[in-house]
Amino acid sequence: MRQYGQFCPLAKALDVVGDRWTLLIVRELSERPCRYTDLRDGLPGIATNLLADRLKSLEAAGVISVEAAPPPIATNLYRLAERGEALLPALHELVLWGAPLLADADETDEVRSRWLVAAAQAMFAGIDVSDADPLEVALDIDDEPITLSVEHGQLHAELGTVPHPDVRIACDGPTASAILRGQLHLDAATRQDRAQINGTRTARARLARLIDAGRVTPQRMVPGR
Amino acid sequence: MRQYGQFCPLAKALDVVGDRWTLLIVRELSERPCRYTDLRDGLPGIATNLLADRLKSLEAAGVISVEAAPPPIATNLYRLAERGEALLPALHELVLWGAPLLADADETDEVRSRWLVAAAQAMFAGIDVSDADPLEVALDIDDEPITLSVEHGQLHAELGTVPHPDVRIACDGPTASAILRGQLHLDAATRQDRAQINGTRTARARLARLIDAGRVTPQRMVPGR
DNA sequence: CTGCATCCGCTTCGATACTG
DNA sequence: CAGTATCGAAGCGGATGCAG
Repeated sequence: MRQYGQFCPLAKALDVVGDRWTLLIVRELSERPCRYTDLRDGLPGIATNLLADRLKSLEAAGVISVEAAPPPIATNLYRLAERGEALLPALHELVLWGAPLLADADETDEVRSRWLVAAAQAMFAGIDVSDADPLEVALDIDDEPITLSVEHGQLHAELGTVPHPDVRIACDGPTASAILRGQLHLDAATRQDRAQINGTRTARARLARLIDAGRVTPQRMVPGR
Repeated sequence: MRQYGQFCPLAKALDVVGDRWTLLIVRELSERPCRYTDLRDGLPGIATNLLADRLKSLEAAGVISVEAAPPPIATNLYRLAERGEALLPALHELVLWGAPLLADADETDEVRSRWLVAAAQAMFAGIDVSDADPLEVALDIDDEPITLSVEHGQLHAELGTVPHPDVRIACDGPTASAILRGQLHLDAATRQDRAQINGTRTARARLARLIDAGRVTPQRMVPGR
C-alpha cells in the first residue's frame, strides 16, 4: 500500500493494517492458526494473489508468523505474532461498532459462524459476570458449532462444541447473531421457528441475563471509553 | 468501496470506514469541527475529489454531519455525528497500536501537532491519575500549541495553549511525541537541546511520573483487554 | 490438494486543472 | 473557499497455470 507519510500513530497503524482485507486476515487468525486454504475459505471473494501479498506484508511487519513444515508434507501454518495479538483490542472495538450494521445485512452475505466467535468475544470482553454461575451454551450453527461458557467470572466464546451444555441452540448464523446482539429474544426465536432451543428454564433465563448484560454496557455508551 | 459481502461485524465496519483516508478524516474531526480546507490541511496528500467522495459516504453512513451556512457566506462545517463519536474507542486502540511505529518514522513525514492530541488522549484515556494534583502542561509545538492538563482525576489533551502552565515545553512534533511516549526523557531532551523546558522541578517531576504511567499500562500488555 | 505466480479487465486512486 | 472534471497510474478481482 501507498504510505500516508504522516507522523501520526493512526496513520502509521493504517500503513500496516489499513489495506483492504488485511484486518479480515487478522480476524481469521484471531481464532486459530490457519493454512492458506483455511484463510481463503474465511475470506470469500479475496483474490489469491492478494492473499499471498497481504500475508507477505503482514509477516514483514511482524503481525503474523509463518511456520513452515519440512518439504515432504509441506503445509505452512499462519498465526498471529505478538504484534498481531496486540491488534485484537482495536479489532474488538471495530467489531462493536460494526455490530449494529448487521441488523440490515444483505441476504446474500456470506456467513461463517466463526465470525460470530470474534463478535461474541468482543461483546462480552470486560463484562463482569463474576456473580454468574458456570454456564455452558452450545450454539449449533450449520456445520460449525461454537460454544459460550462462563467460567470463574469470565465469559468465553470459542469454536467447537461441548457434550452436555446447559443450553443448546440450533439455528443459522444470522439468527444466532441476532440473539447474541439482543435483537431477537430467545423465546421469540423459538416461536418464529428460527431456532430450536434446549435446556432448563433456569439455564435459559441465565443465558438471557447474560445477553442483556452484553447488549449495552455503560463504557460503550460513552465514546471516551 | 466495494463491499465485502460478509455477515460479520468487522467486515460491516470496514465497509463503512475501511476505505483509504476514511479513518484519518474521522481523526481530523475528533478534535474539532472542520471546514473543507481544514480537512485538506490535516490530510496532506489526499486528492480533493477523494475527500469530497469520502465526506459524502461518511455523511450517508451517519458518521459525520454537515452544517451548511446560508448562501451569502457559505462555509460548510463538518463534524462527527453520534455514530462517528462512537468510533473513537476503535480509533484510540489503533493509535495505541501504531504509536511504537513512530519510533522509526521517516524524516520527510508530515507533522501536525494536532495529531499528537489524539495520540495523547488515547494514551492517557483510562489512566488513573486521581492521586495526582492538578497540573497544566503547555506544549509549544511550532505554530500549533497543545495543552495537557490534569483536572479532578482525569488527564486531558486538547488544542490550544494556556497562559500560566506549570510546565512549558517548546519543541517540534517528533520530539514532543517521543517525550509523551516515554521514549525520550525530559532531561535528555533538554540536554540534547531538542526541547526548552520551563517549570519548577517538582512540576517537571510530576509530569515525568504521568508520562511513566501512560507509557505502559497493564491492560495494554494483555491483548484481550 | 496446497500455495502461490501470472495475466487481464476493471475500479479506484492521485495529481492537476478548472468552476461557482 | 468548496468543491467538480479529467486522465494516467496503481491496485483490485477473477480466471488460469503450475510446481511441490
